[in-house]
Amino acid sequence: MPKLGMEPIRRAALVEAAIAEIGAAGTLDVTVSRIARRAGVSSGLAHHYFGSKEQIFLASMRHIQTLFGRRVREELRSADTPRDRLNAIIAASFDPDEFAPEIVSAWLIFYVQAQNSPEARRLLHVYTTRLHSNLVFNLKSLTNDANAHVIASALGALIDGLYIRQALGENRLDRYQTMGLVWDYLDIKLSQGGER
Amino acid sequence: MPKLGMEPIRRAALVEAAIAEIGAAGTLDVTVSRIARRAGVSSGLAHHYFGSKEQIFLASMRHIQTLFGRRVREELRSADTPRDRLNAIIAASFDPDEFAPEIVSAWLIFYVQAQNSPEARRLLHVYTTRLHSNLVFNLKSLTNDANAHVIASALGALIDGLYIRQALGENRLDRYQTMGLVWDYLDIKLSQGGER
Amino acid sequence: MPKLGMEPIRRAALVEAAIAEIGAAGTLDVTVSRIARRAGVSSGLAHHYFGSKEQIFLASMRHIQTLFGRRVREELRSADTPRDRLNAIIAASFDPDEFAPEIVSAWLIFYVQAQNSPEARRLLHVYTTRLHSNLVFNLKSLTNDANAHVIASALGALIDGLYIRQALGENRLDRYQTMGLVWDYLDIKLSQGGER
Amino acid sequence: MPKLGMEPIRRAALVEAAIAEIGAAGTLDVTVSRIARRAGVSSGLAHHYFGSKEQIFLASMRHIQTLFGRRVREELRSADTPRDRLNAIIAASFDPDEFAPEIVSAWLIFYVQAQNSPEARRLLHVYTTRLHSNLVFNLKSLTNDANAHVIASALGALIDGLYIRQALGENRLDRYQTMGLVWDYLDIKLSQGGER
DNA sequence: AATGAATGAGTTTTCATTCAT
DNA sequence: GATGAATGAAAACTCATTCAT
Repeated sequence: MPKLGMEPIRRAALVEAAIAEIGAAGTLDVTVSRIARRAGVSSGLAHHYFGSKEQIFLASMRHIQTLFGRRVREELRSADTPRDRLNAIIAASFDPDEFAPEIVSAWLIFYVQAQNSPEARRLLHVYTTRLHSNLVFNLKSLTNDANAHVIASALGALIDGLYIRQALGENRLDRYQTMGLVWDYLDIKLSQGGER
Repeated sequence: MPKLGMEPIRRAALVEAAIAEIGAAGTLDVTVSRIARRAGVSSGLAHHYFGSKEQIFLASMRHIQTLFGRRVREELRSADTPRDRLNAIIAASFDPDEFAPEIVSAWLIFYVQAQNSPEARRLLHVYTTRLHSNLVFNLKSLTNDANAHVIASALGALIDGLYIRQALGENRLDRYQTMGLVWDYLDIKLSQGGER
Repeated sequence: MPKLGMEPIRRAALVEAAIAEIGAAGTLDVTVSRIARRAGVSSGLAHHYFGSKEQIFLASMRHIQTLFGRRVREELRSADTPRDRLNAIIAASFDPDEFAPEIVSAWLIFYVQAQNSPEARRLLHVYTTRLHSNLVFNLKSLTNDANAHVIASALGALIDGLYIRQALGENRLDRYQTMGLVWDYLDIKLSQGGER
Repeated sequence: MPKLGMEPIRRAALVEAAIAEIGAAGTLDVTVSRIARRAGVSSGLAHHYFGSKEQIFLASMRHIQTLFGRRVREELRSADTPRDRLNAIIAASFDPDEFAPEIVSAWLIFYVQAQNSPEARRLLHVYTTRLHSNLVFNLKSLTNDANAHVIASALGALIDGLYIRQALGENRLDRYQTMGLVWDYLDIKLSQGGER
């Protein structure tokens, strides 16, 4: 059965299987064998391509980041004004797809991993930095630079906080009310002045 | 030399040891033996008292919640007006002690556990509910009821989001700026009207 | 079945089992499980007591060294003059027990291990140093110091070389002829002068 | 781009790579993949040519013997008298090249393998026999036959013993002192009589 | 009450070997 | 001739849990 050029196919299959297994378990405590079986390959092959369990997880995290980045770009495509773009970025974070159990699990585990794994931390840093830049870039058309940074920081934290609560069923608001909360905060801070 | 009445002492020692080990590891992946050794007892005794590893962890989580509740009550003791009390509740979440590595680990793991363990979820729910009630109770003196709930929801999410970012070094602001952000949000929302 | 004070008993049983298994295989390629089974315990216990396979081997080597040291001391007990003692030391190295297959295997593997394992090298060094000191001490009554060291070096190498050839069936001489060869060398070098 | 007549080239490359890897590891515990990679071919090809890992090792051992035989012949080329030839044979064993790590490893592993592998034993036997014959042949011009055999046996063992000690850093003498020791032994035994 | 001896299932990881291409 | 994809068995090591003492 061995064919040429299988590596990228196998890697992708293993990453997807890892995300699915982690999501199903809600934990990093899944065996490489299970992941490999779900991907339809032997555990040996998983190690052959990734070297270790940790690397499979990091690849999975990278994949999830990539999916999120793609989602943001898609939302941005139909946004024309800076304000529209800010709303689009916010909407991407609350897209129903982002609340699929395996994505939620991945994000929560991500946070735990970020404490120790430098690579996970780096990935987390990429995520927060990108979100921040995206927000700041658009805010700068609407308010002064210092203000833009503070607002972006607050928005980032608010989004993360609401996401986690929503994901764990601890949010009293529905999806639209939740996004409304963020938009409302944005409205207020922008109307407060700090003109360019 | 087993003595009578040792049970509560042993249990407390084991819980504290578990929290310390989890904090040191940044994971739930700590062995019962290590916990027991740190508590100065045998692993057999740990099982004798708790029955299983899982139970040790749940007891640890309960303990951490208790500590947090105590901290909130302490902060509240020196607050007289509703607004002071709101500030006190916020301050409790950003107390430097809350950022001790083992506390940070505990919270992050909490979120992961809450996905599957009903007991962990219940504890998390107790935390969010208590925080919400605390906030709502004091907000109700300052704005109408519906408003109070929305503001409390936003505050809760904002606090959690800022906490995680701060804990993982992804917060661009220092402790005072961070609390300032929350107070500022509170000021705005309260000044917006919705009088009682 | 667990009893107190089993540790030394288990350790000894595991060391003996390791020597037997290594001897039977003629290689270090024996599994911990096999060793443990022969010792009548679980593989987990072997790791519990020794930490790693390597440590089991090192303990085995130490044991073999100890046995050899004991043999030398026994031979020495019935020797009165320096020359008798030199003969006794030589005889110990060619004792039939030293040619048991598992002892031969252990020594040969020892040499291989000594290339990389600092601990094995140290053990080997202890063996050569002790043999050298033993020889030098007795030679010093019969010749001058510098001579004693050179003769001891030659004797050590000759003993080792003859041992290996004998052990591998590449020695054309029988046991007594072999020892005679060494004694003869000693006779010549001592008769050559270099008086004290 | 497979070319014709590559087989001997590949085989030689694999044997040399195997010796290098074994030397680097100090063990037979090297993977076929590593050997193949060092030889610049795939692991599949290594199996294609040799059939199994064991066969690669045996070919490597044969190669090392060949190299040693060549070295002896080279040393002998510039020797004219029997005594010169004896010295040349001794010198070959203590040639600095013989102490290259991979050669030392090979010899030590050889001894271990000789216990079980008939092929390794045969090779070892060829080595000792050849050395013995070489020595005896030249000794016969200088002493009687029986004497020649005994001296050759002693010399062989002395050389091996000194080689191992030198290789493992357990020799107190430098290279010239070491060879001097052997020459000295030869001098004495030849001067003792046993004339032809 | 408390210990530590003991197990054995489970997990990661490695690797020789095979085989389609 | 040559590759690299793929397997699967095997091994070291870990650890929660049990239990005699």
